[in-house]
Amino acid sequence: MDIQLKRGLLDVCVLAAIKNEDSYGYKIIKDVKPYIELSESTLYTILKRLEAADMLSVRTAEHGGRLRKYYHITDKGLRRIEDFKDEWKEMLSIYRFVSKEDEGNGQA
Amino acid sequence: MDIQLKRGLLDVCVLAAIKNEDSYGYKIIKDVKPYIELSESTLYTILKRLEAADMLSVRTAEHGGRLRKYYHITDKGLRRIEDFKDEWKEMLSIYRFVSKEDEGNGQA
DNA sequence: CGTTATACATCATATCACGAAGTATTGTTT
DNA sequence: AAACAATACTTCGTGATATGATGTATAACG
Repeated sequence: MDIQLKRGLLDVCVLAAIKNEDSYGYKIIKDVKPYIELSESTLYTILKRLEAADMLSVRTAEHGGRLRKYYHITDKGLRRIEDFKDEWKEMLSIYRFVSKEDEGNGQA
Repeated sequence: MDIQLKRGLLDVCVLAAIKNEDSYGYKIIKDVKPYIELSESTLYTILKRLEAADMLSVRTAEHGGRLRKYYHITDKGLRRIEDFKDEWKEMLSIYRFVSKEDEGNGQA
């Protein structure tokens, strides 16, 4: 997928991946990859950004002797998802505009 | 609309605006604005980029004593629109992933 | 003549995805 | 145990790009 197109989608994808239950970096990547490709460096950048924006909170927990950072979605994060649904409507109208065929001179 | 989301849409919107007939800067802005907000500086940046990418060609013509630059879509530009339609399918699946409700514990 | 609309151009700034490279621990295979 | 893969997170530099601010120039309008 076009990288510019991804820019608006990655954040909400990550939020969606932790919406139903807290998750951590490695798992988020696996859950999101079927829908959109993202690398580790990208993911962790996004997580930091979303944390700074108060859209998720972090908790460190031990698991199998190793530390994991579990991410939990906040109210603001949930609202971001709802906003995206609204934006989707705008995108739909854009899609129609872009994919509309020329119906210029009707009868050939 | 979220600025990151716009990034992937603006190029194709501009291409769509000249798809059916050649157009020029000021008119493109007016045609696209009902669907997505864009300023002059943004538009002319995009036009330059699309020209460099061979997605449109430019012709300067006089109109009412002033010069206008008319933009014409190329085959490559048309292909970009078709590619966008394919990407739309991916975006649809992403939308479903993001807006999917938790159906975790079925019967409450 | 002053103001507005038309028309195009340039620059600096901030945001962001991503590859590359690194650190560290836990299996797993040889 | 040595080697390697998988898990898990981090940092850095780079390139792409939307946008406001600013500038130039002409036509139309009052």
